[in-house]
Amino acid sequence: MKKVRVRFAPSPTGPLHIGGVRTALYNYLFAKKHGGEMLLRIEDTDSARFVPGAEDYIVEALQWLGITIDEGIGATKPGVHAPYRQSERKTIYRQYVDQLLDAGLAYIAFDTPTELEAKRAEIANFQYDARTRDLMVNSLTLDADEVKRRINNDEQYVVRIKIEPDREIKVQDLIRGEVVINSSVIDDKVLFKSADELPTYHMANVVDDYLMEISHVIRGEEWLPSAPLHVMLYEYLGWTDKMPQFAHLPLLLKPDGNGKLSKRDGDRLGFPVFPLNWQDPKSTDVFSGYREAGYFPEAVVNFLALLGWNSGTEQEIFSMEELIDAFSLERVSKSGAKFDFEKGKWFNHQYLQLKPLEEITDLFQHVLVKKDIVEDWDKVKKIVSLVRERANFINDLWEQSSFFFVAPEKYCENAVKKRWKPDSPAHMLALIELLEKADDFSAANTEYLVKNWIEEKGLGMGVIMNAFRLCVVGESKGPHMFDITEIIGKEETLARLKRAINELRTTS
RNA sequence: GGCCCAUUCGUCUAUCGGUUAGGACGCCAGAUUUUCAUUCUGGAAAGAGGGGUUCGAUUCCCCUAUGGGCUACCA
Repeated sequence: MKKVRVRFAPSPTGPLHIGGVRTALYNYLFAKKHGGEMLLRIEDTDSARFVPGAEDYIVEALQWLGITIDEGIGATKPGVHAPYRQSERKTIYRQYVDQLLDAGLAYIAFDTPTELEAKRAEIANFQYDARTRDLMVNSLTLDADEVKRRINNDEQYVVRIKIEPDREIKVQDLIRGEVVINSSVIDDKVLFKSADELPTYHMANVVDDYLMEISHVIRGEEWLPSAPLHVMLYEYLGWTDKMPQFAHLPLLLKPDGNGKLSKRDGDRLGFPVFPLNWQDPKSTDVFSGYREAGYFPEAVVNFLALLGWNSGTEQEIFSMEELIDAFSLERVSKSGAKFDFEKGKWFNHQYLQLKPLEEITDLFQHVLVKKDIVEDWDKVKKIVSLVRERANFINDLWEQSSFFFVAPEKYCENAVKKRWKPDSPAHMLALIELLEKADDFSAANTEYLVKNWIEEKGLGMGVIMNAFRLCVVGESKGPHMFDITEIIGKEETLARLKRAINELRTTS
């Protein structure tokens, strides 16, 4: 079997969309599964849509996600098929365009965009093809000298493929099976434009995939309609036996309503659709990314992998290695998947629990540093171990544990209403008295002392503990009280109790 | 409009002719608990419609409907 070589070929027109990330991921998984290589090629044949920074963004995003590139842009080794930016491959394409021209399989057309627009307005369902090309201004209708004269005159032209009508073109798709299309519905697509001497996507794509020895083209479903054109191009160029196998992936759809997931959906619905933050260089609009939103790359990868693919088992948590091992194109679904952000959160929650406590502690330390909180690492680790199961993101840890680091400044109104009773001040005063005598402030000992005291005095567990919590935490949340008091210590616990009694007396 | 692809709980999906149609997210309820959360248990929730083929269709075929994609000198 031919060596597996796949490519991810985005165009640098903006940040890499999460759908594009999934395409890259599936390419990567497929390549690694079969001991193959993945290369990154930049399809920048549309100079007008080029966006500075987009290429670096793509490379950085893939790196963050752990999708490593074996060859091409962003790869560690240079690679024998360089260059990997299509704009730098101009001279390569020209010879194949000429080959097609010489063979009479393509022709030169001089119709300007405005002329074409006029034609479209004039003729319903106008298509530049076998039925209409004789009506147009091209090397089929003009004589050779005139064509030469126009070119020498620097007149702009394009090269169009000459599609032979009424042929059944078959595309074998690894996900969808055989797709048959009649060539009459394909138009004479532009292959090359003289204006920038660059091919269009279709030509560049086929030539590069051939030259770069690509074995499998795994791309989004939006390319399925043009796949027959590509098949025909392989045939015209005499490369049918070297043609890669195709797999067209289902699209990622908007979570609400209809249509495919788009750039603006993310911030409209309150979740990222990009891997990394991105600031548009022109509009300076900022789009949020998964990395900055606090996602683990593993969670994003896991989540994305399961959007359109499943292993056939009930396993849902997969490391990259497990994904590689389990992946197959046969198990990719055919229909589009609505993007379910809630499930994405759940994946992150899972990884937050699964990761080593030390790693989470390190990450949380960064958050603390930003808040100018300097705390002993082991103490932070202990706190993280107490609260992490209640968090989805590293940043949630702060919400869940801020009271370990700073005393409450105010007391939650609802909690006060519910937990602060008329005799609460007296209870808390007595509790202070009790705790002041405690030499050992470990959770075990304080719990023993307090529970005994509650029992002796015949006080309710809930009455005391809830008020106690309100004083120490400021609201109705947090881990077990005695775990909290052990960590913040005797002095702080007593101080918080005293302060709360004062504050709550005046407010209530 | 034309062409192509698709269609199982709200969402992601399992099922490759015979199942009480399974799981997960979310939702609801109960249990646990000193609070909140977690956790655990339970629950509601699906084969778009119509024809065939077959002893038997969610599964195969056709039609309709719906959704999506493409229809550029964009990728």
